[in-house]
Amino acid sequence: MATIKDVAREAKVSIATVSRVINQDDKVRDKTREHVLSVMKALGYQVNVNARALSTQKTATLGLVVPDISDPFFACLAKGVDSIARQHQSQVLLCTAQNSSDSEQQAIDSLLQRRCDGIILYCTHLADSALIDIVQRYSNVVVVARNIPEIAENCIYLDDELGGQLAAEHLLALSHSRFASIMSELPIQDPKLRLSGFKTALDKQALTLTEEQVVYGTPDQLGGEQAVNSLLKNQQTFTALFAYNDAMAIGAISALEEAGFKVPDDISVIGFDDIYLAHYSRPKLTTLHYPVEAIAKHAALLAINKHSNKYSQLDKTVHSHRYQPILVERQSTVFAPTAAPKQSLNESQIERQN
Amino acid sequence: MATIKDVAREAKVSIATVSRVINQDDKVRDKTREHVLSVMKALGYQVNVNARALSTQKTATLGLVVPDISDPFFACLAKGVDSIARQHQSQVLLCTAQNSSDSEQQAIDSLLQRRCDGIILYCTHLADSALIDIVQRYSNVVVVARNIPEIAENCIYLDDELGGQLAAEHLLALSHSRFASIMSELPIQDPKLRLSGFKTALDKQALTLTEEQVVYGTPDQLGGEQAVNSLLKNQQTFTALFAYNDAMAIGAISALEEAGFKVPDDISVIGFDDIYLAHYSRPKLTTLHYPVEAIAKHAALLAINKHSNKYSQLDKTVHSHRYQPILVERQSTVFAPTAAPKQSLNESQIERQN
DNA sequence: GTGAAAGCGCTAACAC
DNA sequence: GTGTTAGCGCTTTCAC
Repeated sequence: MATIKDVAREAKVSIATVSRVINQDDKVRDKTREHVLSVMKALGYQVNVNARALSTQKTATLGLVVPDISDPFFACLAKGVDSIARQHQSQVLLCTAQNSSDSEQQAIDSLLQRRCDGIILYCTHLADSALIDIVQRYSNVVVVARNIPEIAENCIYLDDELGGQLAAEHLLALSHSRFASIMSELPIQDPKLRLSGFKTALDKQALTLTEEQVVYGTPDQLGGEQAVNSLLKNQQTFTALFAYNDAMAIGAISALEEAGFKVPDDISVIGFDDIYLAHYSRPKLTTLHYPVEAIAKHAALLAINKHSNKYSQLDKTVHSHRYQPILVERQSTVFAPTAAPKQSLNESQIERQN
Repeated sequence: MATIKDVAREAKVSIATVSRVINQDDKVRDKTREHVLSVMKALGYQVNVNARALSTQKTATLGLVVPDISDPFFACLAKGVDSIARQHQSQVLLCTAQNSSDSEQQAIDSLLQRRCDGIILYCTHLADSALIDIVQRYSNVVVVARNIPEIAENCIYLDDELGGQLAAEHLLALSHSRFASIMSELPIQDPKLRLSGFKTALDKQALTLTEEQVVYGTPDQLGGEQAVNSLLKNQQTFTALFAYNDAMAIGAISALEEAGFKVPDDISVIGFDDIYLAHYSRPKLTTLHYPVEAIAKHAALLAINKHSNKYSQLDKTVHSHRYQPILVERQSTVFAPTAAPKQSLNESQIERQN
């Protein structure tokens, strides 16, 4: 591929002049510029941004680590980061990290090695301590979906506990009293927080969720199916199911129907995330909306700002680093089969106005 | 961030030695290596791969252009490319191109400017001529989902016409005789080919699809809903609907049910792509499987090989550049309401054995 | 306006 | 085994 030298030689000017043309420097005579431009076109010249990065120390690249890009939730995250990237004439460097802290660390390293202007991390395995280490060394790294006090400035996350609470309150308002839950087995806080929020709300009504009523699985459709089957095998009876995320919820519904239960008539199911699919699965999924695209954008902006040392405003005033989930009522949750519908309907309507 | 110089100074060796340690060159005394390694660790040194790329002329990067990464079809494509990238110790540079040939050209330029080892393109707007231009200049560019004779070596695509044909044959076997179709409005060949394949098969049975029975829309759920509504508004009556892709099919089903039709009892719907969602939407979607991940992997490999001038084997023998769609029967298509089920059932069973 | 030259961080001859 | 040095393609002073 043609280089700046080739262009300079062909145009009979110095490389400095070519560089000025490339960078729209105005102190180049119009005629010279046009000539250089035409040579560039003829040669199919494309500036080498890696070389440029070397001398400017800016790569116009945003690094992103996610477990799996084909998961709609992460695809949505990527979309948010991408939109900020384009706003800043940058590109997204995508790194998927298998299922281990090693692969996550590797992905992060490779992003650091590319000198991304900013790095956004969604890690499901890496320990807090490792993340603290990284962020303290490289301040342009932003951690999504984890709340680590030591690096609070670089964390953007959802209030998972609140999510669990809202889920429980919704089901309680529908008069449910026998619950079960299927949670992600991943070693991060999300499932624990969602569950603890759920239990807290149950507690207030003197209801409980025993260990046997919670089953863990992979946070995808298959995991949801398997978890439900294990729940059924253990003869758990319940009228309401709280799933870690929509994927598991959808898998769960599939397994429940397979087992002869009607959703939501026999069993109500509530998900988490509100991925696009939640709208188009049947029954439409009641779930907790996770503003993932907004979070992604915020994270990307934060990373860029950290890189150029513009802290202050954006970070602290525009939006807190903690986001809140919102209950989205659709069709997968209804009154508990044994409850008196009429009376409870009013309660539910009151609930909705909150 | 620390550079190779910093490490050399701190370790009291030359940068050449440090470079050797980085690149696992064996002619470094063990003691020296260990010392250098420890200094690197202490400094949190990360090699600058942009600088390396400058001197080696390899970036270990695969560029990918898609319209929208949050679309499951493209997310799947990205996954395929990513898996090949990791196999080659590379990363994926993701570029989303809005909805214009300008933005696509821009995306491609930015990838060229980063000197990606290979570039995979899924363009929905760029003209053939522009792609021919690009590929002829930069041979490591591979075009997915388009069949352009002038650059056949760099194109990997699906046999869309066959897909349309298979769809029609399936519906014909179910005794349908009144059809409609909703297609993508995008200026590429796919919709035209799928439609022409569909019509060809109809022709053989002396059946037709008039212009009024085909409506165009955006290739997503919303487009599917709108297209169906426009079909209904124009008083088209049909018992079978052929959708450009699964997203449109799912939107269509939503709109049909809204309008009081039962799918598949009143109207059968067949999609295209077989995205993950097809399994989990209700009714489960009958569709044509698009081996997008396989195509993505093939394209990525091809791009890498072109870059290192290893043509030959892989490209021509492992797999043809044309892939075939496969009919996946699920629950969104059944016998035409007016047909005699018993008799036709046998025909269908015969059909399935093909 | 334009050019010469130093330097960004690294690799790869080549010398010792 | 280890060090010196010339480049890779670009930007950016500093002269003129």
